[in-house]
Amino acid sequence: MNSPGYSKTAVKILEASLPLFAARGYNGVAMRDIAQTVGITAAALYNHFSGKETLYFSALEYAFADKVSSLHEELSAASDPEGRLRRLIAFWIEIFGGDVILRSLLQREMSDADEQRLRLLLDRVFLPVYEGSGVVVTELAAGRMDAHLLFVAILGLVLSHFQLSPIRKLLPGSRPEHDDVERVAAHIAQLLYYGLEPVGRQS
Amino acid sequence: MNSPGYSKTAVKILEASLPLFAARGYNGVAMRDIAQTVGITAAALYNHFSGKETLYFSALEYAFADKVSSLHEELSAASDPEGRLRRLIAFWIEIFGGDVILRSLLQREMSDADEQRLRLLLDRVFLPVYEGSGVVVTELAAGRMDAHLLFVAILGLVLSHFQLSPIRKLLPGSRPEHDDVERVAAHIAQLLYYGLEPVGRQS
DNA sequence: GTCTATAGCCTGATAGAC
DNA sequence: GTCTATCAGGCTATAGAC
Repeated sequence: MNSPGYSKTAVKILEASLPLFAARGYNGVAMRDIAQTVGITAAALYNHFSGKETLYFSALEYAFADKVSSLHEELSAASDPEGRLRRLIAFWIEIFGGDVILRSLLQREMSDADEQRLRLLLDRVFLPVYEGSGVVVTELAAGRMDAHLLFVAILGLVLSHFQLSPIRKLLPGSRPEHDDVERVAAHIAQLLYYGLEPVGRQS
Repeated sequence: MNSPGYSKTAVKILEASLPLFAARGYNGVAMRDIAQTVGITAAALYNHFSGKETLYFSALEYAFADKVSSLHEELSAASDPEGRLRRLIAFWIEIFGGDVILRSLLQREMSDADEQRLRLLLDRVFLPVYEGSGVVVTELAAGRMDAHLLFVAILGLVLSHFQLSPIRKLLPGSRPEHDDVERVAAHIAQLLYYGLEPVGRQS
């Protein structure tokens, strides 16, 4: 299922380029930079990829391959709605919470992606997860809320927590445990499930 | 209070550069591009800004100036917690929902900002809003939740809705009214305030 | 304060030896 | 499949005339 015909060197190139693209963006990375990281010259890159754009697209494809296979077991392992919500949150955190590279790539693509690259992300990640979690989200929306918006809100809560972390860490009240993925998951789950309504839950 | 000593041409340069930086990023914009948009040559830019980095920083400073002045009236105009939550959401949407440029700049800065530029955003936007909404958020958190995390979650829900819109529009269930800021505000408010718990609200 | 001209560098990409 | 050498073009920034 994985990227089929890459030689060993090609894989090394892809894996070397990903942290660079994630950190500095497409325009911020030179072919020479990638070559140097691999330990070859820039000219040699063209034996494996026809140009910079192709290399970048292949790297994206490689990075986002096979990220969603575990979703089904993940979601069916819980028996109640709250448990399934927690599983869905845990799933997003597993994909985007820990992996800085994947998250940065996504963030940059949300600004820069053309139609082809958006379609790649859609097919590799978001559509499978959307379909895999459709029942759960619909159940949670329970007719009183737009399921599509809810799906995006759950994803957004997870993503934004990590993407805003440079600012978050400078705000008053920032604490080390705010980087702990388990606690973040619990916080998001509680917020989404119980909401802020004070009725019956006043301290 | 606004950027003090800019000449008319300097302001024209800043305003011309902002849409370009927002759309293509720092590395994606050439001094020639900015100059052309203004209607002068690239060399003339250096009479107003000492270099590209200075111009970019000044443009950021200019874009994010005086964005938070209306917060206090905004929040004190509501008398109940839910109303104040709605006001806070409306405030974020007012800043980041409508203004594509401001939102893109912030999104790019979250990936690329150095310490100085982060500090700029912090001082100009996030710290004032944090302090201005501190009481409201603390009241909403009501002891059962981390107020700092809640503040970030509210901001994140608004931001991510718009930032994910390229993907969102390609997902099933996308509808035109999902771009309507009023409806988005209502959705986020309902989600945050009432949560997803089915008790007593089953259809 | 703007222009033309250009320096100096970095860029993606190619040619051809090995 | 990798190297060296190189090209053509784009970049920021400067010099100097007006």
